[in-house]
Amino acid sequence: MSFEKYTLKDIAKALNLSTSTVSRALRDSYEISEETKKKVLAYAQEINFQVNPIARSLKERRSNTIGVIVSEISNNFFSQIIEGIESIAYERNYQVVITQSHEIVKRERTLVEHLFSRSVDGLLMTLSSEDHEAQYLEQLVNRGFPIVFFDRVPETFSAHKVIADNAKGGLEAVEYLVRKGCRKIAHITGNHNLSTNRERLEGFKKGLKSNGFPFEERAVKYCQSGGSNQLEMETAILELKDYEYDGIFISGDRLTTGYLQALNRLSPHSIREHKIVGFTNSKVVDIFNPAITAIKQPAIEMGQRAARLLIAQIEAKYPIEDYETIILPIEMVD
Amino acid sequence: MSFEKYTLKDIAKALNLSTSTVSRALRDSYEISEETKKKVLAYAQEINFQVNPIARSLKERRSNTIGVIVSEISNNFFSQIIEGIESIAYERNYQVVITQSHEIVKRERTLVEHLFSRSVDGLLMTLSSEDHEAQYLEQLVNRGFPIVFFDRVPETFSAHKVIADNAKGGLEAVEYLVRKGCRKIAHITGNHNLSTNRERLEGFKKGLKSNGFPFEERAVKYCQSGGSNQLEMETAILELKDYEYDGIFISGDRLTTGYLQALNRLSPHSIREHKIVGFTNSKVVDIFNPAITAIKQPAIEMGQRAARLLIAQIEAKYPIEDYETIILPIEMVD
DNA sequence: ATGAAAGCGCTAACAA
DNA sequence: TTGTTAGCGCTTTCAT
Repeated sequence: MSFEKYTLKDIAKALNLSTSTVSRALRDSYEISEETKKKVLAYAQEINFQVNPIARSLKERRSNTIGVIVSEISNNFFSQIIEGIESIAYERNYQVVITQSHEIVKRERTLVEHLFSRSVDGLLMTLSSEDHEAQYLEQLVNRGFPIVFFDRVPETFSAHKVIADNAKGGLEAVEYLVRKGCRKIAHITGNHNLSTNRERLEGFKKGLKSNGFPFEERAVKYCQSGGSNQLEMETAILELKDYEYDGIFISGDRLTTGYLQALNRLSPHSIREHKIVGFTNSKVVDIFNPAITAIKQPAIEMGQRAARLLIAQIEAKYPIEDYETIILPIEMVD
Repeated sequence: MSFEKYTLKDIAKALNLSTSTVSRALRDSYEISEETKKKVLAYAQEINFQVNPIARSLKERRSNTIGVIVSEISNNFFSQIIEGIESIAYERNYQVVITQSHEIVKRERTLVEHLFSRSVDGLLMTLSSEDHEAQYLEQLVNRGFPIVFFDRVPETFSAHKVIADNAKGGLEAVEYLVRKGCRKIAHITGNHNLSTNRERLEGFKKGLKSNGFPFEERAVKYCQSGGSNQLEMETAILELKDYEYDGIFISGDRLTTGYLQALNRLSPHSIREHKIVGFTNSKVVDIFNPAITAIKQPAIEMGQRAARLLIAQIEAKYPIEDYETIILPIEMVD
């Protein structure tokens, strides 16, 4: 293998052709003789020629790169999404540029501007949990810049969106708990700026209703920090204790593990025995203590679908007229 | 915020200057008057001008992009490393392009060639576990292309390397187990093409020796698939059973969780009670069942150090004469 | 079917 | 201090 960086000019010189002819041969243009094409291709192969993607990008005004914004890369769920994105990008010959917003709106915006100006061809993103009006995103979308939102999506404007069936997750959680004999079901949720948490709460309420249970506000605890704040979680649990719940539904990945951690820190037996159902994409729920029932989102598929949707838009000949919202089924793992 | 893409030419025209003057003003060149500079900067600000990084890259022959190759993005440890890399890249104004080798040498090589030809300015990578001679990598390194290896590093040639103190991890695992009263200590390890696994085994042996225990080959099980293969792990455990170990040291992240999963699947009480120490970067070891002692690698720091080293080399005026190997301390979490 | 030449947006050597 | 110009490597229009 050679690591020389050859240019079209090098090939042209070697074969006594013009760069345009070489370019045409390499791009399999119709206006080229079989013979010349073969000669060029053979030589290119021989020296392991690779076009300079930067020069091509400058010329073509596209970079074959897609930008990704998540809140934290090292979050289970997001890293699985990225895995899905990367798999599609790889086969479609796109590069993936990863960034993290750390749940900070301002940084998110900087990243969007940066990636946009960096000439990514499109953006895959999930919103940060900080409160924000996403008008600048709406503008971008409306101007035809390809963006696909996943997981936490904007609700005030239309755009391509890929989400899990969050409401159904909440609903099924309750049904499951009821089936297991629970009669007082609590709920821990995160920041309600996020579509996901709101939808899951809706499902939760619906589940209670359809099973003839009343919805009680005191059965719900809101952990704004999403489970990463120990104190917040412990407080929530202690406050919830009086409710004497025998089942609980937890709305997010970090919330679920944070709940279990807090439970282990507090004397476990001071709390009434109860069943736990929680959203989590951990690959090791089966070794969690206490045991829980997991609601899994098809994270890899979510990344793949989002990536496909994005690439389709990037490569589309005509502007999008209808935005798509893909809702993927969740899965309960016992 | 405006999303128009302005060019230097636009600014030049608006201010009645030449593009070079504008360029110089924007780059804070010394050969420019304060006045003009201010004028240009003010206008650029006003229209939210961003240079076209692709054009700049073409001109400067560098892309401000670094490529990253890991085996799986969604692996705890690697996603934490990526988090570290991203944090440094962000502050140093580099883009990060993420790819995964899926432990396949051939794909790894394709990725290297691809990223190299894609004009990344440097590469951060960990070797895939498949057996391979990394000659092509050696060539690249020797030709001065900036590559920093982390975690699983090549041993046949010198290059920048950032690793954890794997041997010490093995050593401390044994010391810990002995301190806890264990007298028969087993070991589960992964693919021995990987430097990490070999080093940890060495530490294990050293620990036994310094405590006056003999090293017995039958106390060690080799799981080639690194813990992702259930059957392999279960077989290992069953074979190990006769050894009647009262302590075990496990060499990797997936191996550790895989071990716990297998333990839970097999009837847990059919196996003699024992203490477990394992390498893992899971953030939720404290809810694992059975309880274990974790050996953590400073993954985020590893990513940061590797990224810094790489960027230093990329931006260095002179070729590297001495390659650095950074060994980071591990941490035991009880 | 092939070549010459312009131009994508930027930087920098050279001229003024 | 500022402007003119060439050129990074590629694609493509226009000539031949």
